[in-house]
Amino acid sequence: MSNVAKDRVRLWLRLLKVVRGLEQELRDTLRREHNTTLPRFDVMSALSRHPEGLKMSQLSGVLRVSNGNVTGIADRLSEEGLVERIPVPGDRRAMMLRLTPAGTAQFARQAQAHEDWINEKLRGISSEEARAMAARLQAFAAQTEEKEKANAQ
Amino acid sequence: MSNVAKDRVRLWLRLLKVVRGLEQELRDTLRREHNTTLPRFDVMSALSRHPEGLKMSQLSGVLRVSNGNVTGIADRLSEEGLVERIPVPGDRRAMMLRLTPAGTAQFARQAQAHEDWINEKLRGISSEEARAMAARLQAFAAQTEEKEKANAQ
DNA sequence: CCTAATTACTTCAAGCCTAAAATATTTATC
DNA sequence: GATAAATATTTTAGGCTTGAAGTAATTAGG
Repeated sequence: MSNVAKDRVRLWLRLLKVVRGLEQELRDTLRREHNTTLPRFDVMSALSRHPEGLKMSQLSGVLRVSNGNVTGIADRLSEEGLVERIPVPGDRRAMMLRLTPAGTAQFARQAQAHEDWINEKLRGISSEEARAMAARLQAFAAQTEEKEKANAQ
Repeated sequence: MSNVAKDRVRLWLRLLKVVRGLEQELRDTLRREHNTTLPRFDVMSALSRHPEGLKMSQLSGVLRVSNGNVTGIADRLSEEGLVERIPVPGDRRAMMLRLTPAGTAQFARQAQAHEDWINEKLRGISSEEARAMAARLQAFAAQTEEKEKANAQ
Protein backbone atom coordinates (compact mmCIF):
# COMPACT_ATOMS: atom_id res chain seq x y z
CA MET A 1 0.00 0.00 0.00
CA SER A 2 1.37 3.45 -0.90
CA ASN A 3 2.27 5.88 1.85
CA VAL A 4 -0.48 8.31 1.03
CA ALA A 5 -2.98 5.47 1.15
CA LYS A 6 -1.73 4.55 4.61
CA ASP A 7 -2.06 8.14 5.77
CA ARG A 8 -5.63 8.28 4.46
CA VAL A 9 -6.61 5.05 6.17
CA ARG A 10 -5.09 6.27 9.41
CA LEU A 11 -7.02 9.52 9.16
CA TRP A 12 -10.24 7.62 8.56
CA LEU A 13 -9.69 5.35 11.55
CA ARG A 14 -9.04 8.33 13.79
CA LEU A 15 -12.02 10.25 12.52
CA LEU A 16 -14.18 7.25 13.19
CA LYS A 17 -12.78 6.76 16.66
CA VAL A 18 -13.18 10.38 17.75
CA VAL A 19 -16.66 10.83 16.29
CA ARG A 20 -17.92 7.50 17.58
CA GLY A 21 -16.56 8.28 21.02
CA LEU A 22 -18.26 11.65 21.19
CA GLU A 23 -21.46 10.25 19.74
CA GLN A 24 -21.53 7.52 22.35
CA GLU A 25 -21.09 10.04 25.15
CA LEU A 26 -23.82 12.14 23.62
CA ARG A 27 -26.19 9.16 23.55
CA ASP A 28 -25.44 8.45 27.20
CA THR A 29 -26.05 12.06 28.17
CA LEU A 30 -29.33 12.24 26.25
CA ARG A 31 -30.50 9.05 27.88
CA ARG A 32 -29.43 9.87 31.42
CA GLU A 33 -30.18 13.58 31.56
CA HIS A 34 -32.93 14.08 29.03
CA ASN A 35 -34.62 10.71 28.90
CA THR A 36 -34.42 10.63 25.11
CA THR A 37 -32.23 9.26 22.29
CA LEU A 38 -30.11 10.69 19.50
CA PRO A 39 -32.53 9.66 16.75
CA ARG A 40 -35.40 11.30 18.61
CA PHE A 41 -33.28 14.40 19.13
CA ASP A 42 -32.42 14.47 15.41
CA VAL A 43 -36.07 14.26 14.43
CA MET A 44 -37.09 17.02 16.82
CA SER A 45 -34.16 19.13 15.66
CA ALA A 46 -35.23 18.86 12.03
CA LEU A 47 -38.82 19.68 12.96
CA SER A 48 -37.71 22.68 15.02
CA ARG A 49 -36.17 24.15 11.88
CA HIS A 50 -39.56 23.81 10.14
CA PRO A 51 -42.23 25.07 12.51
CA GLU A 52 -44.93 24.47 9.91
CA GLY A 53 -43.98 20.78 9.90
CA LEU A 54 -42.46 18.33 7.43
CA LYS A 55 -43.98 15.50 5.47
CA MET A 56 -42.78 12.07 6.56
CA SER A 57 -40.90 11.63 3.30
CA GLN A 58 -39.26 15.05 3.58
CA LEU A 59 -38.14 14.17 7.06
CA SER A 60 -36.60 10.87 6.05
CA GLY A 61 -34.97 12.78 3.19
CA VAL A 62 -33.26 15.41 5.31
CA LEU A 63 -32.23 12.89 7.96
CA ARG A 64 -31.09 10.41 5.29
CA VAL A 65 -32.83 7.50 6.93
CA SER A 66 -35.50 5.13 5.65
CA ASN A 67 -39.20 5.93 5.67
CA GLY A 68 -40.03 3.08 7.99
CA ASN A 69 -37.50 4.37 10.47
CA VAL A 70 -39.19 7.76 10.71
CA THR A 71 -42.58 6.08 11.11
CA GLY A 72 -41.42 4.31 14.27
CA ILE A 73 -39.74 7.32 15.86
CA ALA A 74 -42.72 9.52 15.04
CA ASP A 75 -45.02 6.94 16.64
CA ARG A 76 -43.11 7.01 19.90
CA LEU A 77 -42.70 10.79 20.01
CA SER A 78 -46.36 11.08 19.20
CA GLU A 79 -47.37 8.80 22.08
CA GLU A 80 -45.55 11.18 24.39
CA GLY A 81 -47.29 14.18 22.91
CA LEU A 82 -44.10 15.76 21.59
CA VAL A 83 -45.05 15.67 17.90
CA GLU A 84 -48.33 15.37 16.02
CA ARG A 85 -49.41 14.11 12.60
CA ILE A 86 -51.46 16.61 10.62
CA PRO A 87 -53.28 15.51 7.45
CA VAL A 88 -52.15 17.33 4.32
CA PRO A 89 -55.07 19.09 2.63
CA GLY A 90 -55.54 17.77 -0.89
CA ASP A 91 -53.45 14.61 -0.45
CA ARG A 92 -54.87 11.97 1.81
CA ARG A 93 -51.74 9.81 1.48
CA ALA A 94 -49.46 12.37 3.07
CA MET A 95 -48.93 13.38 6.67
CA MET A 96 -47.29 16.45 8.06
CA LEU A 97 -45.29 15.90 11.22
CA ARG A 98 -44.72 18.84 13.52
CA LEU A 99 -43.70 19.63 17.06
CA THR A 100 -46.44 20.23 19.59
CA PRO A 101 -46.00 23.17 21.97
CA ALA A 102 -44.75 20.65 24.55
CA GLY A 103 -42.29 19.27 22.01
CA THR A 104 -41.08 22.72 21.08
CA ALA A 105 -40.46 23.61 24.70
CA GLN A 106 -38.71 20.35 25.46
CA PHE A 107 -36.50 20.61 22.41
CA ALA A 108 -35.49 24.17 23.24
CA ARG A 109 -34.14 23.00 26.58
CA GLN A 110 -32.37 20.00 25.09
CA ALA A 111 -30.83 22.01 22.26
CA GLN A 112 -29.34 24.54 24.65
CA ALA A 113 -27.91 21.80 26.84
CA HIS A 114 -26.54 20.10 23.76
CA GLU A 115 -24.71 23.22 22.61
CA ASP A 116 -23.27 23.78 26.05
CA TRP A 117 -22.16 20.16 26.13
CA ILE A 118 -20.38 20.38 22.76
CA ASN A 119 -18.73 23.64 23.70
CA GLU A 120 -17.40 22.00 26.84
CA LYS A 121 -16.28 18.84 25.06
CA LEU A 122 -14.38 20.82 22.40
CA ARG A 123 -12.97 23.28 24.90
CA GLY A 124 -9.41 22.52 23.78
CA ILE A 125 -10.17 23.75 20.25
CA SER A 126 -9.80 27.43 19.42
CA SER A 127 -12.07 29.39 17.12
CA GLU A 128 -9.38 29.42 14.44
CA GLU A 129 -8.78 25.70 14.65
CA ALA A 130 -12.48 24.94 14.60
CA ARG A 131 -13.03 27.11 11.56
CA ALA A 132 -10.01 25.70 9.74
CA MET A 133 -11.05 22.10 10.31
CA ALA A 134 -14.68 22.81 9.47
CA ALA A 135 -13.57 24.44 6.22
CA ARG A 136 -11.56 21.38 5.26
CA LEU A 137 -14.43 19.07 6.00
CA GLN A 138 -16.72 21.35 4.04
CA ALA A 139 -14.35 21.29 1.06
CA PHE A 140 -14.17 17.53 1.25
CA ALA A 141 -17.95 17.17 1.41
CA ALA A 142 -18.48 19.58 -1.48
CA GLN A 143 -15.99 17.69 -3.59
CA THR A 144 -17.67 14.37 -2.82
CA GLU A 145 -21.07 15.76 -3.77
CA GLU A 146 -19.71 17.02 -7.09
CA LYS A 147 -18.35 13.59 -7.83
CA GLU A 148 -21.74 12.06 -7.08
CA LYS A 149 -23.48 14.47 -9.42
CA ALA A 150 -20.97 13.66 -12.16
CA ASN A 151 -21.58 9.94 -11.63
CA ALA A 152 -25.32 10.39 -11.73
CA GLN A 153 -25.19 11.85 -15.21
CA MET B 1 -23.81 31.96 22.54
CA SER B 2 -20.20 33.09 22.16
CA ASN B 3 -18.54 33.02 18.79
CA VAL B 4 -16.09 30.31 19.71
CA ALA B 5 -18.97 28.17 20.96
CA LYS B 6 -20.71 28.62 17.61
CA ASP B 7 -17.56 27.62 15.75
CA ARG B 8 -17.21 24.50 17.87
CA VAL B 9 -20.82 23.47 17.34
CA ARG B 10 -20.43 24.04 13.63
CA LEU B 11 -17.31 21.87 13.58
CA TRP B 12 -19.11 19.12 15.45
CA LEU B 13 -22.07 19.14 13.08
CA ARG B 14 -19.77 18.91 10.07
CA LEU B 15 -17.70 16.14 11.60
CA LEU B 16 -20.86 14.22 12.28
CA LYS B 17 -22.19 14.77 8.78
CA VAL B 18 -19.00 13.73 6.99
CA VAL B 19 -18.33 10.69 9.15
CA ARG B 20 -21.94 9.53 9.12
CA GLY B 21 -22.05 9.89 5.35
CA LEU B 22 -18.91 7.86 4.80
CA GLU B 23 -20.00 5.28 7.35
CA GLN B 24 -23.35 4.87 5.63
CA GLU B 25 -21.65 4.34 2.26
CA LEU B 26 -19.33 1.85 3.90
CA ARG B 27 -22.27 -0.11 5.31
CA ASP B 28 -23.89 -0.18 1.89
CA THR B 29 -20.69 -1.39 0.25
CA LEU B 30 -20.14 -4.11 2.85
CA ARG B 31 -23.69 -5.30 2.43
CA ARG B 32 -23.80 -5.20 -1.36
CA GLU B 33 -20.31 -6.37 -2.21
CA HIS B 34 -19.26 -8.47 0.75
CA ASN B 35 -22.54 -9.70 2.14
CA THR B 36 -21.62 -8.57 5.65
CA THR B 37 -22.11 -5.64 8.03
CA LEU B 38 -19.91 -3.08 9.75
CA PRO B 39 -20.26 -4.65 13.22
CA ARG B 40 -19.28 -8.05 11.81
CA PHE B 41 -16.35 -6.44 10.02
CA ASP B 42 -15.27 -4.73 13.24
CA VAL B 43 -15.37 -8.00 15.16
CA MET B 44 -13.39 -9.85 12.52
CA SER B 45 -10.92 -6.97 12.30
CA ALA B 46 -10.27 -7.09 16.04
CA LEU B 47 -9.86 -10.87 15.92
CA SER B 48 -7.47 -10.62 12.97
CA ARG B 49 -5.16 -8.54 15.14
CA HIS B 50 -5.17 -11.34 17.73
CA PRO B 51 -4.69 -14.63 15.90
CA GLU B 52 -4.69 -16.53 19.19
CA GLY B 53 -8.19 -15.23 19.86
CA LEU B 54 -9.84 -12.90 22.36
CA LYS B 55 -12.11 -13.59 25.28
CA MET B 56 -15.65 -12.32 24.77
CA SER B 57 -15.14 -9.69 27.46
CA GLN B 58 -11.86 -8.53 25.94
CA LEU B 59 -13.57 -8.20 22.59
CA SER B 60 -16.42 -6.11 23.94
CA GLY B 61 -13.77 -4.05 25.72
CA VAL B 62 -11.71 -3.19 22.65
CA LEU B 63 -14.82 -2.57 20.54
CA ARG B 64 -16.44 -0.56 23.32
CA VAL B 65 -19.77 -2.32 22.98
CA SER B 66 -21.81 -4.33 25.45
CA ASN B 67 -21.22 -7.99 26.22
CA GLY B 68 -24.60 -9.02 24.93
CA ASN B 69 -23.89 -7.34 21.65
CA VAL B 70 -20.76 -9.39 21.03
CA THR B 71 -22.64 -12.58 21.95
CA GLY B 72 -25.12 -12.02 19.14
CA ILE B 73 -22.57 -11.12 16.48
CA ALA B 74 -20.37 -14.06 17.48
CA ASP B 75 -23.38 -16.37 17.23
CA ARG B 76 -24.09 -15.33 13.66
CA LEU B 77 -20.45 -15.37 12.52
CA SER B 78 -20.10 -18.74 14.17
CA GLU B 79 -23.10 -20.16 12.32
CA GLU B 80 -21.35 -19.21 9.10
CA GLY B 81 -18.14 -20.87 10.19
CA LEU B 82 -16.12 -17.63 10.21
CA VAL B 83 -15.28 -17.65 13.92
CA GLU B 84 -15.20 -20.32 16.62
CA ARG B 85 -15.54 -20.40 20.39
CA ILE B 86 -12.71 -22.16 22.17
CA PRO B 87 -12.99 -23.02 25.90
CA VAL B 88 -10.37 -21.34 28.08
CA PRO B 89 -8.37 -23.92 30.05
CA GLY B 90 -8.72 -23.34 33.77
CA ASP B 91 -11.77 -21.08 33.56
CA ARG B 92 -14.97 -22.75 32.51
CA ARG B 93 -16.86 -19.46 32.49
CA ALA B 94 -14.74 -17.90 29.75
CA MET B 95 -14.68 -18.41 26.01
CA MET B 96 -12.01 -17.50 23.51
CA LEU B 97 -13.29 -16.28 20.16
CA ARG B 98 -11.04 -16.59 17.14
CA LEU B 99 -11.19 -16.56 13.37
CA THR B 100 -11.39 -19.88 11.59
CA PRO B 101 -9.18 -20.33 8.52
CA ALA B 102 -12.24 -19.48 6.40
CA GLY B 103 -12.82 -16.35 8.47
CA THR B 104 -9.18 -15.33 8.17
CA ALA B 105 -9.26 -15.71 4.40
CA GLN B 106 -12.53 -13.84 4.05
CA PHE B 107 -11.38 -11.00 6.26
CA ALA B 108 -8.12 -10.62 4.33
CA ARG B 109 -10.09 -10.00 1.14
CA GLN B 110 -12.51 -7.61 2.82
CA ALA B 111 -9.76 -5.66 4.57
CA GLN B 112 -7.89 -5.06 1.32
CA ALA B 113 -11.06 -3.92 -0.43
CA HIS B 114 -11.81 -1.66 2.52
CA GLU B 115 -8.41 0.04 2.35
CA ASP B 116 -8.74 0.54 -1.38
CA TRP B 117 -12.19 1.99 -0.86
CA ILE B 118 -11.02 4.50 1.77
CA ASN B 119 -8.06 5.51 -0.35
CA GLU B 120 -10.41 6.20 -3.22
CA LYS B 121 -12.95 8.05 -1.07
CA LEU B 122 -10.26 10.31 0.42
CA ARG B 123 -8.51 10.81 -2.91
CA GLY B 124 -8.79 14.60 -2.61
CA ILE B 125 -6.70 14.59 0.59
CA SER B 126 -2.93 14.75 0.35
CA SER B 127 -0.50 12.92 2.60
CA GLU B 128 0.33 16.15 4.39
CA GLU B 129 -3.29 17.09 4.97
CA ALA B 130 -4.15 13.61 6.17
CA ARG B 131 -1.26 13.59 8.62
CA ALA B 132 -2.03 17.09 9.87
CA MET B 133 -5.68 16.33 10.50
CA ALA B 134 -4.91 12.96 12.07
CA ALA B 135 -2.43 14.65 14.40
CA ARG B 136 -5.05 17.16 15.52
CA LEU B 137 -7.58 14.46 16.16
CA GLN B 138 -4.98 12.49 18.04
CA ALA B 139 -4.13 15.50 20.20
CA PHE B 140 -7.80 16.04 20.90
CA ALA B 141 -8.36 12.40 21.84
CA ALA B 142 -5.28 12.35 24.09
CA GLN B 143 -6.45 15.46 25.86
CA THR B 144 -9.91 14.02 26.38
CA GLU B 145 -8.47 10.83 27.83
CA GLU B 146 -6.34 12.81 30.26
CA LYS B 147 -9.39 14.68 31.41
CA GLU B 148 -11.20 11.40 31.98
CA LYS B 149 -8.36 10.05 34.05
CA ALA B 150 -8.29 13.20 36.13
CA ASN B 151 -12.04 12.91 36.69
CA ALA B 152 -11.74 9.27 37.67
CA GLN B 153 -9.41 10.11 40.54
C1' DC C 1 -14.60 -25.57 54.11
C1' DC C 2 -18.39 -22.39 53.22
C1' DT C 3 -20.51 -18.63 51.91
C1' DA C 4 -20.39 -13.95 49.80
C1' DA C 5 -18.81 -11.30 46.28
C1' DT C 6 -17.05 -11.06 41.85
C1' DT C 7 -16.44 -12.37 37.14
C1' DA C 8 -17.77 -14.20 32.38
C1' DC C 9 -21.11 -14.83 29.62
C1' DT C 10 -26.04 -15.17 27.82
C1' DT C 11 -30.81 -13.83 27.68
C1' DC C 12 -34.35 -10.42 27.50
C1' DA C 13 -37.10 -6.30 26.41
C1' DA C 14 -37.18 -2.30 23.93
C1' DG C 15 -35.57 0.96 20.60
C1' DC C 16 -33.08 1.83 16.17
C1' DC C 17 -32.26 0.71 11.32
C1' DT C 18 -32.76 -1.17 6.62
C1' DA C 19 -34.77 -3.22 2.39
C1' DA C 20 -38.74 -5.17 0.68
C1' DA C 21 -43.62 -5.91 0.63
C1' DA C 22 -48.14 -4.11 1.42
C1' DT C 23 -51.74 -0.40 1.42
C1' DA C 24 -53.85 3.70 0.05
C1' DT C 25 -54.12 7.51 -2.84
C1' DT C 26 -53.03 10.43 -6.72
C1' DT C 27 -51.59 11.32 -11.45
C1' DA C 28 -51.09 10.18 -16.26
C1' DT C 29 -52.55 7.93 -20.39
C1' DC C 30 -55.64 6.02 -23.34
C1' DG D 1 -63.89 7.29 -17.03
C1' DA D 2 -60.85 3.12 -16.68
C1' DT D 3 -56.57 1.56 -15.72
C1' DA D 4 -51.59 1.76 -15.26
C1' DA D 5 -47.84 4.02 -13.10
C1' DA D 6 -46.16 6.69 -9.56
C1' DT D 7 -46.16 8.46 -4.86
C1' DA D 8 -46.66 8.53 0.42
C1' DT D 9 -46.70 5.97 4.12
C1' DT D 10 -46.87 1.76 7.06
C1' DT D 11 -45.74 -2.94 8.03
C1' DT D 12 -42.58 -6.74 8.36
C1' DA D 13 -38.45 -9.57 9.03
C1' DG D 14 -33.98 -9.53 10.47
C1' DG D 15 -29.79 -7.56 12.37
C1' DC D 16 -27.60 -4.14 15.75
C1' DT D 17 -27.48 -2.01 20.35
C1' DT D 18 -28.14 -1.17 25.20
C1' DG D 19 -28.99 -1.92 30.22
C1' DA D 20 -30.71 -5.05 33.29
C1' DA D 21 -31.60 -9.58 34.81
C1' DG D 22 -30.22 -14.35 34.88
C1' DT D 23 -26.86 -18.41 35.05
C1' DA D 24 -22.63 -20.59 35.99
C1' DA D 25 -18.06 -20.61 37.73
C1' DT D 26 -14.29 -18.59 40.32
C1' DT D 27 -12.17 -16.08 44.11
C1' DA D 28 -11.90 -14.06 48.71
C1' DG D 29 -12.85 -13.79 53.65
C1' DG D 30 -14.16 -15.86 57.57
